[in-house]
Amino acid sequence: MTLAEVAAAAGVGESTVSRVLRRHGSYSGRTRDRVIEAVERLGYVPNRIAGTLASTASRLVAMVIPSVTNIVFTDVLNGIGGPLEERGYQAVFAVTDYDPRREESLVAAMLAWRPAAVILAGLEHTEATRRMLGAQACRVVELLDTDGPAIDLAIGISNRAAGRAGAGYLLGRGYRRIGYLGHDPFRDRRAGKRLEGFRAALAEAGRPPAAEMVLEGASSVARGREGLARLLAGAPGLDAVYFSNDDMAVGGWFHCLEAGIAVPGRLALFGHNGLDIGAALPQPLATLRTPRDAMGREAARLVLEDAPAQVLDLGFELIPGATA
Amino acid sequence: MTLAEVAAAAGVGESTVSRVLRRHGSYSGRTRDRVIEAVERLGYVPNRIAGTLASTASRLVAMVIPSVTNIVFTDVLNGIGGPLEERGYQAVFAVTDYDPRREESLVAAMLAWRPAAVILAGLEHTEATRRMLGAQACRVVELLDTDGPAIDLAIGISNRAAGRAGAGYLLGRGYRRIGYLGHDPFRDRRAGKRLEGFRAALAEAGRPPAAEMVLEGASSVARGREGLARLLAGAPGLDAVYFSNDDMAVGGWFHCLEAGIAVPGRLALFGHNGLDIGAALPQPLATLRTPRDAMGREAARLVLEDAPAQVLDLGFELIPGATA
DNA sequence: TCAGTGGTTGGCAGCGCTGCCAATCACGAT
DNA sequence: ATCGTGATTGGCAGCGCTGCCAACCACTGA
Repeated sequence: MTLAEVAAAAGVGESTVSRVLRRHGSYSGRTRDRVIEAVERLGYVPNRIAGTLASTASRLVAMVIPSVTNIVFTDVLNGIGGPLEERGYQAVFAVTDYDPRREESLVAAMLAWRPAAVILAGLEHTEATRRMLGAQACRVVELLDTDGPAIDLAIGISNRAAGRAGAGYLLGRGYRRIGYLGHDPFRDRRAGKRLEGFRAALAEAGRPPAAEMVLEGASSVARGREGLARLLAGAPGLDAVYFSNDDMAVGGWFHCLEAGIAVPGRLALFGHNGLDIGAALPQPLATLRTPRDAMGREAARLVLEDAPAQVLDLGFELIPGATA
Repeated sequence: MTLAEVAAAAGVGESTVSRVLRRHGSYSGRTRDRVIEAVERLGYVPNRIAGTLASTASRLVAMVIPSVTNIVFTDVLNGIGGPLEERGYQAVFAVTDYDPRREESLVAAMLAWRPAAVILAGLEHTEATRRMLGAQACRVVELLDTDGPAIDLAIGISNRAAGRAGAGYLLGRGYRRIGYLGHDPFRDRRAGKRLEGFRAALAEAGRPPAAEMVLEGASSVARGREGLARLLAGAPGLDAVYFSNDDMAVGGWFHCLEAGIAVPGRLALFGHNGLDIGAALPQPLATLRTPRDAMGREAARLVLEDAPAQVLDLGFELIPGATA
């Protein structure tokens, strides 16, 4: 079923059908009705592959994200999706699993679809990835981080500032033996930058981290729970722990509950992200809310508006909660 | 930058470049090296829009799912993604927000890309959606539910059987005043079917639900927590609650913790899905694990193998846990 | 009557690639 | 030297649509 067949059935030319279907150019009401009637009668579905090729203007947006099961990325996807769909754009995505080399090959695969924009997480990419992206006539959005040079558009927060803010809050509340528990800071560079900010703030206050533990693999509630048990076994005197994110922190809270550790009396807990689960805990988690949905929406907006290259820091909000 | 330019630069014909890049047909090693060299020197990225149009065989798979922030769907996405990418397929997705009419228009938009397969959640769709899908030469996969007639391929579990299994387990453990707490069973038809199975099993045992509460909107930990408080206020004598899923059940567990309700001594809790968070609770949640990752992988496999139309029930596993 | 005007309409050349087919080549066999 | 064979290669017609341009159609005003 092609445009030409619809045109023949409606007794009009191909370009007329094309104009009617795209509501573009001029045509009479009578013509429009005949075309619509033929389209519905034949069950015609336009071929956007052909349309995109002919117009050489793609309405595809490629998203290359580290994980789909991490709510942080899906919140962003969610924010991007709406505005994009409204304007007739289609999202294509691929998952890197936090591997820069996989990201590189996925970006190459994505560019083959000639997307209007490519959306990535973070500012760290392989040299080849940056080169490919730079050579294409498409917008590039780097999300979730503003600590470093961007390729084109960057929208996020300063993770170093977030780490500093967490440390500052704990210091301000009087905690003095502060530990860190996190997941892999090399694969998740944003978590790594928070750790850097956290360390720097504590060092400047003359109270460097009393203990640090970094676990391999992705963050999870289970890892946070087991990790805190091990961290405390090695450093029983801690009075506060800064976690790499809320998942880990919720796991930590579970450990305290199980081990009978009073929170925040004997141990304060601080997370990052401001997830719903943290707020739903019987003791709301002290954390830092990141505007993930807004990042997605802003990304979509800047791309659709064809805004000039820029770095947009959306900031974060400290949520005191009840655990610190 | 086009194929023709690369061909000119390498001093060979267009079809030769095409063959080399697709590793298809025959060409000499010397020719291959020259082509590869030219491709790399020029930074050529093939245009898959044109390739797909020319070959009339798309390697796009469309996924139309209710939500990206619900881990149930992203687990499935995750399972699908790997095998698909390996075979050079690309995933395109859109989010319905549990709205069948939105699903309809998104399916129409997706079909315009002439996907090799369309993947949907559940078996309930509008008449127009079914008609469109039936009229296209693409595979259709309906995921997460096997209770009803499928369009083409269906992969999932019987949600009615799951509801029955949950009820059966609670009855078997001696609970007699069993309540239900769930999210919207009409928008989430799978939750609705579990509720049906749950009710049926209890009714057959002569112990119909002692209380039922259905909350509007999506499931969440916070809703489970508040909902259980309200459910118990209206029916204080319950000795067990079956939740529409683990998120709700974890929220319920939080309420019990806060209200000092002994679990499972005074109140047993049972969820659905087998999420990590339930297993990481200090008391592992009694639940029913659904093979979401496997559903995704099987969906990809059947589509890639071009398997005949079928309904594949992957079954579930009852996790006794410690809350029931 | 005739040119001028603005709204409609159809024809057709691409968009960049693939698939088919015919041409060419290398090389051992005759 | 000639032929047959299979591997290698290039040319070119589409894939289904869009964008451009020219043609056409009332009408109007001079």
